Amino acid sequence: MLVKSLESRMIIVIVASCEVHYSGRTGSHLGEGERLIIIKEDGCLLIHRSTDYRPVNWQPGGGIVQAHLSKDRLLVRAVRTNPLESLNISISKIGLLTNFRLLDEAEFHLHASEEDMQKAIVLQPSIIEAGLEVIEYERRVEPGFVDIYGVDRKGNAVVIEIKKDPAGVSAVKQLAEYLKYIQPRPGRKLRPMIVAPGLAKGAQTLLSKMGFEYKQLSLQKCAEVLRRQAISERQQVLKGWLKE
Amino acid sequence: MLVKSLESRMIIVIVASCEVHYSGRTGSHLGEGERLIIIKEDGCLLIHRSTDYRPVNWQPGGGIVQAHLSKDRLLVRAVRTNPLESLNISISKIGLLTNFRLLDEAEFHLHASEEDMQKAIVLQPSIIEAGLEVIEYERRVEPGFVDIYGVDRKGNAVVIEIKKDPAGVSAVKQLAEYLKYIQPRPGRKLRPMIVAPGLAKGAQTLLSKMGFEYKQLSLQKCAEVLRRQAISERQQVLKGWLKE
DNA sequence: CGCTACAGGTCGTCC
DNA sequence: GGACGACGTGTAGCG
Repeated sequence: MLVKSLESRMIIVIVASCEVHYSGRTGSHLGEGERLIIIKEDGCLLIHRSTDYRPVNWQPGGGIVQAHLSKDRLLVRAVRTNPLESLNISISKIGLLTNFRLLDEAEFHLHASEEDMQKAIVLQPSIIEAGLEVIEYERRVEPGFVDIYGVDRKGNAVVIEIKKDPAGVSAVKQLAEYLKYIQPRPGRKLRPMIVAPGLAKGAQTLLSKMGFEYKQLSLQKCAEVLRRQAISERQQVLKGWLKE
Repeated sequence: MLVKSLESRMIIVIVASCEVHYSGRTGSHLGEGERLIIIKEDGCLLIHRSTDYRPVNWQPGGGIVQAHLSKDRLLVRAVRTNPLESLNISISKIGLLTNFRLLDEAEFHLHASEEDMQKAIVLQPSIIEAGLEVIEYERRVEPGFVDIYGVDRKGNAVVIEIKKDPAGVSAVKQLAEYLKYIQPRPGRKLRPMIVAPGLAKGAQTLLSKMGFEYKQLSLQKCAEVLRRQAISERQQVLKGWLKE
């Protein structure tokens, strides 16, 4: 019956006493005990204990999930390649076994990420500084990507590293890394800048030492800019409709 | 009834059509749809959709979970402080609601972590190189911790950075960072060394350029060393018993 | 497929 | 409480 559920790609929820072995990048063992086991439509598998919001063992979707009986135990095996990992559950007693489908067409939207900060700056560079122009973003340099590359009012190059959380020492170092591979045009200054909602402890000191700038920018402010943009876009659409 | 379950700190599993709002460090919205909701004994909360092994929304344990009716909808709210975040679920229709306890006393054991590699080297430094002696581990230096600090046969200082995954450029840089704050005794060499099961692409080049050494060491090998150690420890205990 | 940086990352640990 | 690094981190994006 469980096999059928697996084939039909329904969600399966099991409460059972089981033992769990994981083997792959490392390995783990969990002795006999009662757990909540969930197998979802994409073949992912979760094993939850009575506490902790994260599963004690799991397997991402995309792999193979099989179930078969062996003597008096039900064996469930979930294998994935890349990396090669296998999860083996040996179930001795099932307390609850139910399966179902979920009708769920809704969109999930997460607001205010670092990407949103970047978008906001690209849309309206003046939130950083009057006269700033964005030339490029996600610019590839040797060690990684420069978040924003722009030019200020005086023609100086501005190199921005964005952090959505208070910027720490590592952020400053990251920016310093990038700078090694960027040279301004002759006669122009290079202005390295951290943009973040705040600064962590050591960052201020290092920042000054390196001669970098810091511009405080909150996620809220960015969200506002994006909201305004969304509104004006809608207005554009409306105007388009009216013209027809 | 749900309130009772919450009070009794049982695990609650709900299949229901709901809408979800999260607000805290950032925010999210998920429109109406059917989901699997789990509330565990420690007050953590998970909302799962039909795919993906990770929850679409969640709340770690330790916070407050409340439920109450408002018109024709059941509202569930999970709040935590530090950081202040709240998760609000508005349930319109319940398909399944069940609660239970899990009897689970078993120990969970995860083998072969970076810590295990460190332990193995401390126990048996010869797996790195004959004559190596470990002086210190987790030695504090300015930017962090040196995994292993030792002395080789000739009295040279050996500084080891361990990685359980193939070491990348960042690992080499991390080691380089630490070196700035370590000086060998006069007349002695300093031998920076990466110990890892493999090397990522750019790492080899940088390694050579910096003049660092690399010693290949697999998790398996470390596990063996630790296993042997465990066995010999047990034998010590046995010997102790016999003596009594 | 490997490399890089982000994530509501989370989590332990030490200052 | 802040800072730092490890995690079976996972994941997306690009070369």
